[in-house]
This record gives sequence, C-alpha cells and structure tokens, in this order.
Amino acid sequence: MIKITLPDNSVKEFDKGVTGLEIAEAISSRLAKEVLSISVNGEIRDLTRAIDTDATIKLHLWDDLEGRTTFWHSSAHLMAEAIESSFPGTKFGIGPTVDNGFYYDIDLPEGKVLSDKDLAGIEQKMLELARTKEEITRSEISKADALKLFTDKGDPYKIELITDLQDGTITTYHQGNFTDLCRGPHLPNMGFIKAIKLTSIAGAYWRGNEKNKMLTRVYGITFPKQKLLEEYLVLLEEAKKRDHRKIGKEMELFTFSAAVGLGLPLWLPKGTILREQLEKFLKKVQKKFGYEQVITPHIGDVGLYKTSGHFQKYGKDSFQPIRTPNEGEEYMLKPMNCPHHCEIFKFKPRSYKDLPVRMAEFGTVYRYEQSGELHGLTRVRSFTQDDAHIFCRPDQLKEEFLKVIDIIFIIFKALDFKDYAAQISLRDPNNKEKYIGSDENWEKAENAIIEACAEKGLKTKTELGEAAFYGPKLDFMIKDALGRSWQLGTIQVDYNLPERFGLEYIGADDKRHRPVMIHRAPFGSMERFVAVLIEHTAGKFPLWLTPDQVVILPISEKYNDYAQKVSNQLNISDIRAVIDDRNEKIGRKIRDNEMKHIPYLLIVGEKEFESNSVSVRRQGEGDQGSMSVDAFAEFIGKEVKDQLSEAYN
RNA sequence: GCCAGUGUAGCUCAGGGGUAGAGCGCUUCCUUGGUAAGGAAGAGGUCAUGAGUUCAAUUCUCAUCACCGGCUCCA
Repeated sequence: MIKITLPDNSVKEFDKGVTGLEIAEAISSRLAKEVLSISVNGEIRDLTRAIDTDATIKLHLWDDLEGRTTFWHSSAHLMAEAIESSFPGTKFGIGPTVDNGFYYDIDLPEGKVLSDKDLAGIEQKMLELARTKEEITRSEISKADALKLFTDKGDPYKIELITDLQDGTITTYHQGNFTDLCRGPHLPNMGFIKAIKLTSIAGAYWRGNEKNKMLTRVYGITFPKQKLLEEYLVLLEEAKKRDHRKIGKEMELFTFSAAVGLGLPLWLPKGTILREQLEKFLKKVQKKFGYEQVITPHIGDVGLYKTSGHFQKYGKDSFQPIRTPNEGEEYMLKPMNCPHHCEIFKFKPRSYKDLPVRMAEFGTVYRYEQSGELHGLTRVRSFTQDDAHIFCRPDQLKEEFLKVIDIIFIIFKALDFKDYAAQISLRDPNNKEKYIGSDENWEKAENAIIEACAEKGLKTKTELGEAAFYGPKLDFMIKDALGRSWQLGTIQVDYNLPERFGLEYIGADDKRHRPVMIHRAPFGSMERFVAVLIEHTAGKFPLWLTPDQVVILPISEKYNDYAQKVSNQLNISDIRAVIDDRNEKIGRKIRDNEMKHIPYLLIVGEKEFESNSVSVRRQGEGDQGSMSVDAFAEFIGKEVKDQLSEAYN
C-alpha cells in the first residue's frame, strides 16, 4: 500500500501502482469523468501512469491551467493525426500549447498549401477521431529506437529534436494511427475533446530562426463542451470590438494616411486631447519626483549615434541619414533621446551634490520598423516616448530605480491597470558579443535591477537574452483585448553610455567619477500606451482623461444660445464640453451621445433656461435630476480632482 | 523581411463576365420636439493599382501595393 496525500492534506491508502484515474474514481465518479491530468509530487503526469510510491497529488480539471494545458496538448496531437490522414506525407515540427489553445507547425508535402478553407475539413476529421475515443498510450523509448522510428516515418524535424535529447529521457505518445515524440502528459483518450475550432493559419520559421525553412502553423482551440466553445467565440467577438484601431477611428482619436507614410500616426483633435491629458498627468507626477523637462531636436549628427553605438548596431535598418548641402555632413532622425540628454548633462561640470539629475522629455523618435511589424498604434515608425534619463551616483542607483517603479505604480493605479506582468530582461550569457560594455558593469546593472525588484516585492519573470544591447531592463507588460502582450513601462540601467560619452561628476574627494544612467519611460510610448488604454477601457476613459467630458443637448434650436452660454461657463472651469446642436429630437441626441461614451449629458430647454440650470444624465445611468450650472461645474471638478488625487496618494 | 487571408461609398457590409447596391453618416427641406433612433429629397464609387484572358473584366488569372492574422525583429 502507498499513501496518497490530497490537496486538503487528507491521506488515502491505495495499492502500489494505482493510477490518477483510479484515485479520482475512488473520490467520485463525476470527478473521474472530468479530471484531465495529475500532479504527482509537483510533476504533471498522465492519469493512466502508475504511482509506485507515497505521493502528494493534485488532480487537474478544466479550471486548472495544468488541466487545460494537458487537454490542448492532446488536441494538438489529435490535429496532427487528422492532418496526417488528410495530407499524407506531411512532416511535423512542434505542437505546443499557448494561452488560448495550441498549434502545430507542419511541413506539407511538396506543392501543397493549406488555406482557411481546409480548416473545416480538418475539424471534422478531428471530431470523427475524437468520437472513437482513441486511447493515448505512452512509451519510454531509447534514443536509437526513437531515431529509427522517425527516420522510417520520414520526419526530419523530429530527428533534429531527438538528436538534442538525452538517451533515457525520450518518450513517445501514440493514438490511433499517429505517434509523436512528446514529453507529455496527455489525456487518457481523445474522447474528452468535444468541441473544436481551428482559428488560423500562419507561417512560422522552424525553431524560430529566420534562416530556417518557414513551416505552416495551424492554431486551434478545443473544449470539453460545445457550450464553452460558443462562449469563447462570443468573447472573441467582444474583444474585437475593443480593438484600438476600430475605436480609434470611431472616436476620432487617430488615423493613418498612406500619403503621409506607413506607420506614421496622425493624431486627431480628440486623440490629441487624450494624449495631452496623459502628458499633463505624468509631468505633474514627475515634478513631484524631482524631474526637470528638457526639449531637444528631432535630428542629430550621425557622429552622435556612432558615439552611442546605435549607428553601428541599427544604422543599416534605420531611416537613412539626411544629407546637407555640405559634402560629408549627415544627420539622422533621432531613434532615441539618450544621446541628446547625455550632451545636456555635459553642458556644465557636475558636482556629486547635483546628482541625481533627472532629465525628462516627451521626445518623438523615428525607427524604421519592418513593414510586417507595423500594427495600429502599438508598433509605429514615429512615436513619442515619455522619456527621462536619471544620471546618478552608483550609491543612488537602487533608490532611484525604486522611485521609478513608484511612478509606474502611480500610473497603473490611475488608469486601473491591475493585470500586468513584470519582466527582468538580462543578457544572454552564451552570446555576449551581442552587447556592449564590460562584464563587470553588466553584472552591477543586472544585480541592481534584481535587488530593486526584490525590495519592492515585485513578482517578476526573468528572460535571458532579452536585454537591450547596452544594458539590462525591467519591463512592464500589459495584454491587449486579444491577449497579445505589449511592453509599456520600461526601466533600464546603463553603465555604458556614460562611459561612451565620457560623462563625469566631481566627487567629494575632488576626483572625477562616472555617473550611472537610468533610462525610463513609464508609459513606454504615448502611442502604444493610448492603444492599450483604449483596449483596456473599450473607449470609456475616466472623466479626467476623456476628450469630451460633457455634451450639452438643447431640446430645440431655440436653446442653442443657452447651450453655448453653459458651454462657455464650463470651459472657464476647465471642463471640456461640446454641444450637439443638430436639428434632432432630444431622444435621438441622447441615444447618439450615450453611444459615444461621453460621461455627462446635459439637457437644456425651457425649464433650464429659466432657472440657469442643467438637467444631468450620467452616461449609462440615466437621468440624475437637475442642478445649477455652477453646482454642476463644481461637482464635476471635484470628481476629476478625486480621481487624480486617489492616484497620487 | 517571411507565410496565409482580405481589398466595393466617409463607416459597416451585400452583390456579381454586360461599367453597381443597402444601412449608418453627410447636404438641403419639413418638423421645434423633455430623457436611447421624427419625415422627405439629394450628393457621394476609375469596385486598391497594373497587366493578361475575353466581343465585353469591378467580377476570372497573374503581379504590385495596402490592410488583417501569425513568424522574425523591436535601441
């Protein structure tokens, strides 16, 4: 007998060799029907594998990430089986799970192309196979046998994968007519899979390397119940309605014009108000944190970027230098603000007493992103960073870093971003030539970030090889409506630029010392931040931020003059009001303006004109009764103030 | 840059080998209406661009460009 400890710490005895499925069966038959996989002493396994020793277990259902992952992983195998039967001779790459489903990278037989129209057929085939409840079996296999198996099958990608694996650790999974190299775990059988949607086809380089062959990637998602699939599809439709490109157009926030150029956003009047409010907000916060605003040109001498190292690294993939009438003179559109700020630091000798110097600029930069990368406002070729550079003494670094994290928290709080991920990006230790700067400086910088995050109790994940070429960074990532992750706030520690620019300060010892530099942008860029904000709020911005705070609706044209008077009065109190003076009935005006997400609708007619008042409607909440214009101005002013002071504190 | 898909009015979309349609929006007129769509008339399109097939192409084929979904990249 062995002892099995359940998550509630209760202990049950079973025969040696008991399986997860049998344990579930012993608890309840319903559980046995729903359970998908099992963790045995922390390792996720198949339900059908025997447990031979005392163990702590957890059964995974659909509600667990682990359960879903098992489910989708098996679904990928099911899809591969269906594809192999429909397209014999297909070679298989990898078929992992993702946040919402799974994919499989395949190499179709010569001359075959998979298109959207083929997906329904594959779905049908998968359903047919699933209905036969094919059992999934696991085999441990020697490296030699694995190589032979996939050589016979003619799967060069699998052979490449096996070559990198260690003998004795290799397993395959088999169902129906399909065998795959796989670590597992998997469902007991394919009968669990009841609803299938293959979502898209894409190209993807083998092993993520641009130089390799491009395989066909088929994405899909599956569910244990048809109803769950239907709910998912509804959710997907809802998410598409939040797309910032769609809302940006509807709310007239920004646009693009082919005549101006690809990836060059044009901010419309309402979008400009939104952006200016964000800038105003951040400037105020930064002032409190001791920042000083500066302004620098949009171009700089090529030599500046040679000094910084950016030209060598990115020069050929950038907007190319601008020539002048003078032979040999070349300027570049600035791809970042740091070199300009370094020159401002050098403007005069700096004492240790002057540090830290915190230099902020809403600096517009130009980067020639590959055409396939452009995406709404999230990936553009001209964008404005809420940039700042902190020049500090080494002993001030951690404190300054912590303060930047505080600023980011203030912003996230003001805009109700709760669901973010913090990522520490370090150097790839196996590929050091990609980076500039000494090992010693890199280690110092990396440790500073790691320590600061630990001190803030920030939950982070660490990625090797994701650092900037001049230093490690801490990024804050937020997901858009469709679950794609975007980097917003970023903080980077840099020992390199101060060295390359020869930055110095005079220490208390009257000797020259080198400052450390922090690059930081809490929004990341105004463009990307607004994009993510739109998707986060679905266009219902908080009152303090929204372009139109109030719309005044005259009952008839007779009251347009009064509406104008109210509008003027509100504008004096810094309230952004517009008038809907169209020749329409009040019901129509209410409907149209409710749909525009304007927080307050003011209805004015005979009664209001007589009493110098307004009838107030809160968006989505209906009639709120009437009040005097002064009272309303005060009321709304207070709401704005409350929203902001909540964030500051 | 690479793979697949899409491209018809300002927007959302229908149509289809014989040179175009709806709803919304826009303009004008009627109506001056009290809390989620009042009525009428009108303007607006080289059917993305270029080539090919055809008596005839917006429709079929190819190329290009743009957009969309991914991959790679992201200072």
